[in-house]
Amino acid sequence: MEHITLKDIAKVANVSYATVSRALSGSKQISEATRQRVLKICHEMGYTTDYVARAMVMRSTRTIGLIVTNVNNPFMSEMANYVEQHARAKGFDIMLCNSSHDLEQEQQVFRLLVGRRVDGIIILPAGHESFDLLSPYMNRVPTIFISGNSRERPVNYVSVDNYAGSVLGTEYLIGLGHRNILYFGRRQGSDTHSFRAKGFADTCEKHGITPRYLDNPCPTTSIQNGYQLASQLFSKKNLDITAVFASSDTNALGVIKAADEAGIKVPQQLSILGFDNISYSDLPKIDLTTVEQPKEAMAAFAVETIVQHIRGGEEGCRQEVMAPRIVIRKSCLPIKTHKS
Amino acid sequence: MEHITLKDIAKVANVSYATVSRALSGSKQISEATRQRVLKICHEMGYTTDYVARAMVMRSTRTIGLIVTNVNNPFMSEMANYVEQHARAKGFDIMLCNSSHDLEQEQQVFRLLVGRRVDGIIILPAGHESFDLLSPYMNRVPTIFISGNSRERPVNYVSVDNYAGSVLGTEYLIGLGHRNILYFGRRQGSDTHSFRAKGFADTCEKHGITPRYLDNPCPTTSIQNGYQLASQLFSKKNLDITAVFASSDTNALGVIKAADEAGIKVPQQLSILGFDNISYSDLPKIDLTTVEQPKEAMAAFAVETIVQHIRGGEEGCRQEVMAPRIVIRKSCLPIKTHKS
DNA sequence: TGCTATAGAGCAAACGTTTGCATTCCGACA
DNA sequence: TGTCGGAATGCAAACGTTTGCTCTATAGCA
Repeated sequence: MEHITLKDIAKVANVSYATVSRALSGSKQISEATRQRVLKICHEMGYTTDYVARAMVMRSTRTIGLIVTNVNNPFMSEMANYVEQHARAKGFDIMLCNSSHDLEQEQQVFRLLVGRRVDGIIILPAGHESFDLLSPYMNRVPTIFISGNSRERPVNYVSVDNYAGSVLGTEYLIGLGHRNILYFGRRQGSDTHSFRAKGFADTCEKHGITPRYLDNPCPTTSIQNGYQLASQLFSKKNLDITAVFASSDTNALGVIKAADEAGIKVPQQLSILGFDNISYSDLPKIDLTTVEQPKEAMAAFAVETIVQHIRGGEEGCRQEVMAPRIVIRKSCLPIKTHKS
Repeated sequence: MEHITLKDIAKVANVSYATVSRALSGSKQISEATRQRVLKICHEMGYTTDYVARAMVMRSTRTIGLIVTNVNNPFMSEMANYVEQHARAKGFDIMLCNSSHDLEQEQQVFRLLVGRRVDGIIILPAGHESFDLLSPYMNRVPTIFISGNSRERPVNYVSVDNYAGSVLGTEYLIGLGHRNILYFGRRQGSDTHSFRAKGFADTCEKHGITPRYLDNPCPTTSIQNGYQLASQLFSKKNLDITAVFASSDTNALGVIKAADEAGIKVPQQLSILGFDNISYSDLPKIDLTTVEQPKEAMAAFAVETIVQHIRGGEEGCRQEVMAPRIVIRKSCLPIKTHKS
């Protein structure tokens, strides 16, 4: 368990440890003969650079902190995966933290990452209060919010265009002939969801349709709460809606489950449209039509932004709102083919 | 972006920086009055401990490296989640790396983690060669393999009992009346899968049934390759099997997809049993009956093992093989209710 | 031969902590 | 009053690097 250090190598090679360091770093001020000799010894003795010590003097850890609400959530794990790949490609490691949807814990891990001297932090915030709670620490380290609600705030930011996505989805449903559409899982207090709800409302009104909503009282969105909400909904008699636009894919999955149990056939009797395009949605028998977030592009942008800041340029904030697209699978049908 | 150090605090408080350090660390050898005064100043100036510097002198980073093949894989992300939770509860952070199923990259990130002086490494190996390739570095840092194929090797190890799991699953299917069972996705070169296949074979023979196999030539298992394999299978005439025991849940999902397309009703015409119990399996309309791996217990054991080693005790290897259980959902039916 | 430029190597500071040891101060006790 | 003990604090080394500066040869040139 003993670590070989530069000094150990230096002793064997009979040079100063500065020379060893230079041999390793590819410095010009060392003869090729010495370099080869030193490198050989390093290899033989199994030397590995101590990045902790290097970080001390270089004042950089080559590490990016990633805070997600919960890796065990398809959207998050996909984002984590993309972030990891892009960061590694640029020579950065990822330190992963869960906030568990808890603002307190989020703050705690943020401070922790600052203390660990990560070079930057990418965060998928736990709530819309995240920015205010975190901002006292944000001047310590380049930070970017993904998919949060921080637009119009002085902070690096990347997100899908939630409003445009909702318009896209609603237009699609209306194009299919639906007029009785329920926006499922509207949430107060989340800008993301406000944008989505507004896109729906505006599009309905544009087509002379009265928008209808089912509110989600929970602060987070999950299959579970989608299921509960939908079960209540389906227990009512004379349900006259022909399509559901769920505010998230997880909610949509909950709706599918409840519909299944209530004997409502999807999509024959009820069309369901989701938002996010999580990997679950592509599963057989699920085949959820949904509005997609460009996850990889968002991850790439986030990493890129952090790297730019580290390089020292980039004084202002980078804010980017990305275009969504709709991915059509099998959970929505034209109204004519519905049978009630 | 300037960091406040102990020295800055010391200057303001008009004490030596050793005193500040002691105030922070809760040392006994400092007066309560001074401690309070120093702590107040630390708070006012927004001091945060530099863990990099501390790691240098303490020779511990309080970080555990976690290597998975790919976070964006339900089994892996669930494991990552549990590992993160348990590690954090014990005061350790997680540094996450993907090996991307690549032995070369796995080796690379392992060395990287060693260089970063993580206190331990938890690895879900990329292949059965992983142990041999990694062992030269493993004396540098406590390491534990999860779910690999390293039993009987001198290494910390935790896994589900794959053989017992297969027996469990096969008995269940036979108990349902099935006699024409196909073991789907057998793979050579993976001990995990050898154990699973053997459990199936032994149980079949015990009941006087001839085991049947469909081999998977791919080194990794996915929905995609399950789908391709199953499509070929279902294109044949007179399919006489009534149940499929898939070697993994992802493969099972591929089978479901192919069955769907071939017009074979699951479970009415064909029962499907999986292995792993990934989160996808619980989805509506999927409802896959499957043999579960005790993921949280495995994660907890792994973290516990690392912590024990760090504490200095624990010289030998800890090896644990955990009991599987079957979770019954809706993808398997008794043979009598099948209609062909 | 003498001078200078330059390549190659070493010295030592710095990064921000923790901690063993030395020092100071003060009160208590003989 | 002198000595001792202990509490509170300071000093400085150590952790393993990187790198600016210094020093020493050696080669090139006149």
